[in-house]
Amino acid sequence: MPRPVRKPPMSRESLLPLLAAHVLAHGLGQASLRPLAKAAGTSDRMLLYHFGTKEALIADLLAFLARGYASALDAVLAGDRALSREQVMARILKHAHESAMRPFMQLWWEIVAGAARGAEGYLPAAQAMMGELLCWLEGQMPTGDPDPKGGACYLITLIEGTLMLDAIGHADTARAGVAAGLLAGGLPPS
Amino acid sequence: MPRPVRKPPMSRESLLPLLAAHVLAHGLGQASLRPLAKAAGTSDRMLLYHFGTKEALIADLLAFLARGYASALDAVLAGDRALSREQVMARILKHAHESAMRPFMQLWWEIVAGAARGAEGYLPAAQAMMGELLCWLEGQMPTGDPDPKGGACYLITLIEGTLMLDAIGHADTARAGVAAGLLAGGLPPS
DNA sequence: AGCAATCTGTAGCACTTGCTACAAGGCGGG
DNA sequence: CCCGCCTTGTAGCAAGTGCTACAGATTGCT
Repeated sequence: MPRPVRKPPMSRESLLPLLAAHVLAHGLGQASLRPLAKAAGTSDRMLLYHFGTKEALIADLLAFLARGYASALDAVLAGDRALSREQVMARILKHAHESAMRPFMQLWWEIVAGAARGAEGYLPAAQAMMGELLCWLEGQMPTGDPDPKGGACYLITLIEGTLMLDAIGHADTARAGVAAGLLAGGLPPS
Repeated sequence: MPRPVRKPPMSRESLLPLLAAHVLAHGLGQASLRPLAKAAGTSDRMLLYHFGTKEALIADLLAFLARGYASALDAVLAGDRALSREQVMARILKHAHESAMRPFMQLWWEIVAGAARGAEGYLPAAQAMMGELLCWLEGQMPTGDPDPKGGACYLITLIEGTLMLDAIGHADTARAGVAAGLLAGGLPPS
């Protein structure tokens, strides 16, 4: 006899990936309990049961996304070291522009906006993701770089500025800016 | 006799400043018709009468804010020219960090997030504001700068990266990055 | 077996959302 | 005067919001 419907024990951990997928697809601002529940195959009742509050759910979800971002960073960007700061930067930007990253980028700006407004859980998530990226960047700086830490900070500033300009349709401005900055000598001899 | 309550002819133009004030104070995402109407001293019914749709209202409001940003930029930042790129950058950042600018900064990231998601009216507003800033920056580049346009693009990228890192509590990262970038020679001899 | 603690579904509440139907006021022109 | 137009208020709708009360179901322990 066909067992009716398998019922894995539904926990926070099993719910979070499905919730994350829905949020990546539809945005954080429009996320309300019932659509989220449907995306996860449950009811709003259950979400409240497991997370207590929508606010807590969002906070948990953001933490989960931050954790996921770390591993995604490792997976996608793993590989050989770049030879110069420009190459490190080019790799990051290429990765960020991939179509698979678009939902995440859209989500990212929502997280930034939430952090700026002080919404619960947004700031820690944003800090975690940025810390992760910064750490990875520092490890990726060219061998022999005189100031890898400072260089990573410099690159991350340029990168985030570029991504923001991209997001609002000023991609050419960003490109011109990066070109001008690097040409003027913003990097040590590699 | 005390004239009861003066009734100026309430138009889009008279409404927009009040709506903008409310949005600056309470955020764009939580803005719904009835609170907006109360802030403007009317009813939701009237807002819809004058703007047609909430979506149109938001679009008009964003355009209004973009226009207002241009004049605010002129007013606050008018004055003598800076002598170096660092000084231009320092002036902008000092201005952006003033407490009076905080509501606007919080709004700004909401606009960026909306533009990234493709929400109606967000992208043009963001582009307008950024274009304004870019234009002002270009005019402010030091006399004798070999590439004022490129320099402005470079600075705006650094500035926006810095502002984002500030917004998520990575202000020190941004400072270190800018210092490392400028020290490494990211600017021509002034 | 019986009991208790842990899960889960059904209904519903009070509230807010954007928007609309309807009617009344003010106004100028004929 | 009356007619029509522009403006405004009242009331309401259908949908959606977060959340809760209550009642089953399931599970593990003794």
